Amino acid sequence: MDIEGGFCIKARGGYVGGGTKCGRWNPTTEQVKVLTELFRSGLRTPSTDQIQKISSQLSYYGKIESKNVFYWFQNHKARERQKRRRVSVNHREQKENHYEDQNHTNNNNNSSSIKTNITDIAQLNNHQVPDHQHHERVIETLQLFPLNSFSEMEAEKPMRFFPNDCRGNAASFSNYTIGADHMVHMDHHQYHPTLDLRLSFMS
Amino acid sequence: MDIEGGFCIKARGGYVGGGTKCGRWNPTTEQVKVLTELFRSGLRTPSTDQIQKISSQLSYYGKIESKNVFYWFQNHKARERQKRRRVSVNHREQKENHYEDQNHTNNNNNSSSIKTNITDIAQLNNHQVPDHQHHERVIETLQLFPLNSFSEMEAEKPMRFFPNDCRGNAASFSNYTIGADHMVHMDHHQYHPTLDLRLSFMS
DNA sequence: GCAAATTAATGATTTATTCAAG
DNA sequence: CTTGAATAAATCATTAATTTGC
Repeated sequence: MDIEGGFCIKARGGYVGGGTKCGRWNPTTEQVKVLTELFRSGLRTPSTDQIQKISSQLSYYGKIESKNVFYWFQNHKARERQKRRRVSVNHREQKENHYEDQNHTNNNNNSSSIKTNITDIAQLNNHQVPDHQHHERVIETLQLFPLNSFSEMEAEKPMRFFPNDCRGNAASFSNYTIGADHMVHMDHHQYHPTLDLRLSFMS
Repeated sequence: MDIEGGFCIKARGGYVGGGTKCGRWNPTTEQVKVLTELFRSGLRTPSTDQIQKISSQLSYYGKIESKNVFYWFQNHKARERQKRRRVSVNHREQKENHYEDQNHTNNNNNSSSIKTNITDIAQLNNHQVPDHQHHERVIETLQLFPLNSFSEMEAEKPMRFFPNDCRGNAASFSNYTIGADHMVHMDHHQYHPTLDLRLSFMS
């Protein structure tokens, strides 16, 4: 008996009950892994489009929705920042003006620093094109699944947690390049994606 | 069928244009009026359903989208609070649990059933800790039009948005007559510029 | 070994701050 | 200067880890 009607058997991600009980999303280890990898490769605030693609891809590993991806990045970004800030404080009591809080100032001089400050969420609907709102924001092209991110990643499967999740694993990420296509240079006028996620949660 | 992308005649901002160019929403005075009235009546955080209705109604006066309504309430709520906070601090250092506003004049005769268990957070610009865990969150039907509009204190319970669970009653909008200006009913069947409320990438 | 009780993580919401169009 | 929009910070709440008493 795998699925208890009333419980959510989870093994650090994976199956959530029998379908009726839907608590909150519980990512599978693979999902977390991929997300983390994306994060590490520089992705911070994925665009709507990116989110959808990621979500779509990750659904292979288990139940997931776009909003989960969105939230994951929000939280992860925030918590990484916070963690670092805390460490910083502990170590040397930076009491002076925290020079690091403003995000776009220095951030990481990471190699693949992605600045995509794209306003995430949705995008304007229908007909009327939002025109060239052209925000100043630097928007860099981002490859969602950089080749080097997954290549080997797929190889190692922790397996620590039993594969309760449906579809097991396997699945090579190798050929799913989410944004690898052209990632659409949004550099020019980007359409002001709009609408906040928060609105769409329901329904 | 003349959809009429939006006659955005604005008293305040002026004429926005014939429907193609739309930077940001520029509410008509009527729209603002209605929104303000709703706010004064106690509405703070309209549900999705409410938002849609409001949007739909207001579309009579001009181009508007659901998200505009959402944002309007977000901003208005925040700014009213902030405004008051500032005044409060400047004037008399209200240290009390001021659940009633000094700003507003006629709102004090609270007698209605709205239970505002919210301990008007804020007041300290500093991030105070809510302290109590207050899991209370009385789930009570949101009253759209409380008889006694308590001023600013945010009678809204942080109502959560359960995916499926509608908090039921979506109050009637039908009877909100603002001043002499009767609200045209939705019957008008405006084109309603979509509600992309439901979004884009949220499944 | 096992659950209830407790704690740690982290998913999901709300609030505050910032940005920039008009 | 006003304010719609977007983002970050803070908070809430649920689930998993972990501990504890049997």
